Amino acid sequence: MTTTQTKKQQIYEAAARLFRDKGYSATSMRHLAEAVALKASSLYNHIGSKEELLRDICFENAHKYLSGLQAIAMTRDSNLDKIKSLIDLHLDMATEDITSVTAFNDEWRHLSEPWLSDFIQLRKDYEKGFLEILEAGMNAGEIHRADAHTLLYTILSSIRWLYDWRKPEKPMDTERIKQQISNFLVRGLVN
Amino acid sequence: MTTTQTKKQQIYEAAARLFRDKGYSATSMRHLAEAVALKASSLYNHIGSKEELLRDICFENAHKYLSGLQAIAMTRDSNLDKIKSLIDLHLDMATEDITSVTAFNDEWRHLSEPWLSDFIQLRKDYEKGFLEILEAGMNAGEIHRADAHTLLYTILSSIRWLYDWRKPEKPMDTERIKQQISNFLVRGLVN
DNA sequence: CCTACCGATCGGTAGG
DNA sequence: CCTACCGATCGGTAGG
Repeated sequence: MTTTQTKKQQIYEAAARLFRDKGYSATSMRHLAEAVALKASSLYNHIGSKEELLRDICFENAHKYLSGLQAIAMTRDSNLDKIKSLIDLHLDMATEDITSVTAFNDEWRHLSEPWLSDFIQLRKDYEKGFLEILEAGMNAGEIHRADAHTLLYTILSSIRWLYDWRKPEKPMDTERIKQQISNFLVRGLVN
Repeated sequence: MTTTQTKKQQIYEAAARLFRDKGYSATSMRHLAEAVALKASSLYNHIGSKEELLRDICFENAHKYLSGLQAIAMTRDSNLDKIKSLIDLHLDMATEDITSVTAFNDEWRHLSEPWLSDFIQLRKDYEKGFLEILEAGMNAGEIHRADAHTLLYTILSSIRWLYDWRKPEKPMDTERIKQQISNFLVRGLVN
């Protein structure tokens, strides 16, 4: 039982890494099996299908981002502080969860219906919440007035390189780099 | 003769679009053939292989970025103005060339050796030139002091969303959005 | 530019 | 968890 659990987790982690490094389509079940010291057919004792792996990874990350957003939105912080918290959320996700950036930004495209539509809806919900905070910040004069969509996508994209840069052997630098990215973006936003 | 030229161009443009939308691995030669109203085998009268398509697209873009960088580096502009020009280069490439962003950032991973190493070298050359300008700008007090690699990757990534956002039916907005992205990034950089 | 076809590999199943 | 195997699809070639 614990062995099964562990093996399933191993498969998910190996899949996450392969999807990130090679992309979903270029990752084969035989390659994934090799990564966890199994034959391809044995994977199906632990998982349902290749797409189920992608699906679980995409929706887990989507819900993490959404619950993070909701927690930030309901605080009594200033809009600028909320935006700082959202930037930190993305920086933390990018450095802590190996899959969050590519799953949320790219690989979800390979989902099939009806999950594709479900995921796009979750992503739109997330963007809507983020946009509302950006617009409230502009109306309050806390941040520079600009097209909120442009700011949103620029912020989200700007963090996308972190996932494949991060050197595991230099964990000490991670906090400094996150701080510098945050400073850069916040300086660009404030009025 | 002109027909052959045109068909080859059609194939490259369709391939570029498919690689961008679905990724290199998920794009099949049969699907590409369908996009240009041909059978898969007929593609090979115009092109050498699937990887040749990717290779040409990747290296053409790499050389465009490098020659753009070299032209900017040899001007007598301030370092900040050079950085602004580099940002404009990326914004122009993202909105004018359908493939530049994904090829330069993602799909090159699917190249095989020796071209993979060649491409990585070109990319490193580009990064080196960009980094030198960023560091000169810091030393001259023109831009805020920070880790130059962090600034570089954040700038490059921040433009990555433009390629799949751009609505062809709203070309008028493109210039305004490019301007706003540039302003956002420059405000984050200046001292 | 097509039909016909190649060997390789794909995701996944049967059966033990 | 494995061996053996399935039909489908892959990139690409032969031959006309």
